[in-house]
Formats: sequence, C-alpha cells, structure tokens
Amino acid sequence: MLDIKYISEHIDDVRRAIRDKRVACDLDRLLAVNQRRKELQTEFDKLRTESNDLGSNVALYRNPKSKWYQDAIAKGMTEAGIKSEAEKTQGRLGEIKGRTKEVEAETKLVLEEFDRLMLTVPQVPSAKTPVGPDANGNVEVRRVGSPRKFDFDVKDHVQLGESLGILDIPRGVKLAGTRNYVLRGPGAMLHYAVLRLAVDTITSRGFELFNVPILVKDDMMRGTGYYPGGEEQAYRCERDEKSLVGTAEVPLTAFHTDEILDDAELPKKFAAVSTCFRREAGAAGKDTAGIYRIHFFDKVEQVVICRADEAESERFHHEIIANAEAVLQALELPYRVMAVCTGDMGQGKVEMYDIETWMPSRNGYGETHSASRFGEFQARRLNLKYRDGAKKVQVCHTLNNTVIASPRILIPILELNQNSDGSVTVPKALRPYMNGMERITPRGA
RNA sequence: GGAGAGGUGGCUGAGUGGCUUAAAGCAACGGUUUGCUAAACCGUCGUACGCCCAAAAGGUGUACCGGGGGUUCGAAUCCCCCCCUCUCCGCCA
Repeated sequence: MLDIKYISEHIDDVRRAIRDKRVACDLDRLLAVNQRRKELQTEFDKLRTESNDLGSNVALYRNPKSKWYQDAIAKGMTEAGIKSEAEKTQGRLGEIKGRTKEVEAETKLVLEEFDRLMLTVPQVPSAKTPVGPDANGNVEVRRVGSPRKFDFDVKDHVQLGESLGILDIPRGVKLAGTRNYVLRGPGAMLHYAVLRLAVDTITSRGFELFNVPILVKDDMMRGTGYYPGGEEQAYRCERDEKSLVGTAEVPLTAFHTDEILDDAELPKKFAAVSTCFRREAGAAGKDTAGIYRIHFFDKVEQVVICRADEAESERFHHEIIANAEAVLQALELPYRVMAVCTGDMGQGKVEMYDIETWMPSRNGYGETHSASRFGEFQARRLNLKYRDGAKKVQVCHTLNNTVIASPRILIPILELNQNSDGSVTVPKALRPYMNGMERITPRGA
C-alpha cells in the first residue's frame, strides 16, 4: 500500500505502474473518493468543534453554583433567561447531532470504499525492473555453473525416488489427494539435511532463527499482501478467520505489526523454517508430474525489515540473494538469476529476482527461489513503523527471499547426482546432516 | 469447554456522566549543576487524519482509554455484543 498523499502527488507514476503491472485499479475513482473523504472529515470536525463548545456551556447553564452562572446573574440575567438560553443551545445541539449522524453514515461508506480501493494500488516498480507482459519478459541477470552432461540414460526424480524407495507419490495421494507425496528413509533425511544446511547458512550470516505460527489471522495475510486476491491459493479456515500460510514470510514480516520500532534496532534480519501450504487453484494440469508443484512443502525463509531508504533496501536485496546463492553453491547446483518483469512481479513488489535451478527432467531451469523487495507496501498495510534519527515516525521497508524450499530442490539434487547404476551420490555439503551417508542406493540392494 | 477476575499512554497505575486539556510515578530524551559517574532540579515526552504555511519547522481542529453498537446535550465512566489476558476446574501432546 502506498501513502494516499504520495499517490495524489505521483499520479503519473502510479498510472504507469497500473499499466505495466497489468493490475485492476480504478485510480480516478480512488482520487474522487479521497476528495470526498477529506470533505466529510472537515465537516465532521467543524460539527464536533461546535458541539464540544456548546456542550460544555450546557453544564454551566444547568449549574446555578457555577462561576459562569453567578456572573450571569450578577450581570442582570434572569434564571428564566438562562433557561431559555439553555434550551436554545440544546436545540442547536440537536440539529448538529442530526447532521453529524448523516455525515458519519456517509463517512462509513466512503471509508469502506477508500480502504478497498487503496488495497488495489500497486507499488511503483524500480527503474531497474524490465517492462514486460508476463514471465516471457523476465531477463536473465547471470548464470552460475553449467548443466551436467550425462553419458547414460537419465532418470527423473520420480523414477529415482521410486526405485530408491525414498519417494512415494501414490501413497501421498492416497493419504491426502493429488499433489501430495511421502518422503521416507534417506529421502526424508535428504529433505531435512537440505533444510538444516540452509538454517546453518542463514543463521551464520546474522539472521535470527524463529519458529512461528503458520495458521495466522487473515489480517496478517492482508498485511503481507496475499489478501485480497490470493484467497483461492490459501487454505483458509473460515470459521476461525485464519489461514494456513504459504510461506513463513507472513508471520515473520508481520511479527512487529502495529509497532513503532527504534531506529537503532533496525535492520531486523529474521529467518524461519516452516511448512508451507498452497492450494494451487487454477494450476490444474500444470506441472502435474513429480514433486515440483505440490500442496505442502517445507521452506527456510529470510525476511529483512529495514529503514525507509531505497539504497539500504537495495543493499539488503543483494544480500538475501547472495545468501540463497551460497546455499545453491554449497549444493553444487547450476542456477541462473532472473530479473522479474513488471507483468510477472505482483502488485506489491518494487523489485524482484527469481533464482532458477537446472532440472534435467524439465530440460530447463525451474524456479526455486524468489527474492522480493516491497518498499513500504507490506509495512504500511501492517502498520509497521520506526522512529528515525530525527524522532520522526516512518514506515519500514520489507524484503524477503527463499533460503531453500524442499522437496522442490530435491528434484535437481536427485537428478543431477544420479549414477548409471541408479544410485544417487549425496552432495558433500549434506553428508554431515545424513550421518555421513555418501550414496543413496535402492532399498535392500 | 465451564466458573470467576480483568483489559487506561513505552511500563506501573489513578480515574463511577461535565475544570480530564487522562492525575501521579517510572523509563526515555534535552538542559542546569558537576573533575567523571551518580544524584538533584528544570523542561520535553503518544498515534492518526484534516486545515493553515511554497516546503520544513511550527500552529490549529478532530478522533482514539481492547473492538463494535447503544443511552445522553455530553461517555474512559452507564447498557448490549464480540475479542483477548489472568486464576481455578475439565480435557490434552
């Protein structure tokens, strides 16, 4: 969410953002509603000022012991005169009350519409962001490592997982329906090894580790920008007005909601590992094979809450991307970094980079990380602020990025480390987390 | 889930219909004093929105005492609904 004052003063920028991001936002209506909102407040304030003034007089008229009353009598006013003055005042107060109720009723409607429209205004993309219609407009920034060339017939992760007895998709479906799976034995160990490597990496880089609620109030989904709009993608528990999060970004970013932080305690660097739930509504038929697009997974997420400073925010953006790359490099996986274009980046984002890791079964790069810079979009919705050096209250900036998400990352790990005999070599970086296991071989073999 | 007690500023805590402009204290910040620290004293000390000002500084108005309704000329205060916290009981990893 942007500041309404900023919006009114940067109409062209906002209009361009609406166009480039292809979001539905009636800016003209918002500006008109805002104008009406101001008029109503001005009238309401005037009514209340008069009402407050006259109201305190009534107390005096009615209290013969008050100084005002005795002064009035001394000046020659009669009790009857004061009484009639009191009645006159109450008559005026009745008129004010009637009009105030009308103004309040309209204000309620206007504010509802104002709030609803404000939630649709997109953040203005950074100058570095490529303009484009959809994922096809994303631009490759750099490429690290190169895809492995095989001299035998490669298996995909589903074949490998089944033959090694570490991934059981049919039973996952039996338990929980499509897009579910079961990891077992060395498969589950590999999954937790990846998460632990990621946790160790991110905490060694100065991020504080959290364990957070993953069923959160809808307010937090709104505050982080997932609602309105993303309700269909989340498992929502209607009777409790709570939702299962699709990422720990939500509770981490919202951790300080409704707080004013001290300048000195920023930046906040948070990380958490959590299970993530996604309905994948509207994705029917897309990425149905294997464990690429699934209803639940575990993810280590990193979040930064920093000052309202563009340069500082950019610096942290680079930092959280570097953190993710460090994990991929430790896992010896080839990847590329993509600058996400305006049409693919989402309403709230100022700048966004995806990291895509090479996946032999897709014969291409698949998205494994997403690093977003939100400016004040989330912080303003969350009422997340800080007091700057001059003691002025400012809205924070927020950013986040994946550290690692598994089992999606197991796709390249399994496929790229497979051997001609069907076994999979465990990446060196993961062995300490797998009781020293160097190779996953078929069950019983 | 049942019963009871509560929710007031960063914190503690007064406040049962109108001199409340939310007391007082603590913490914090600025200053005076001081060889330094401490203490003492003085001052400042909420958020949001509107308006004034070219802007900043500042000024001014309104709202806000868990949330939402109601009574009243007037509500932190009275009434209703909801939420949350604490204590006890029940259930439970």
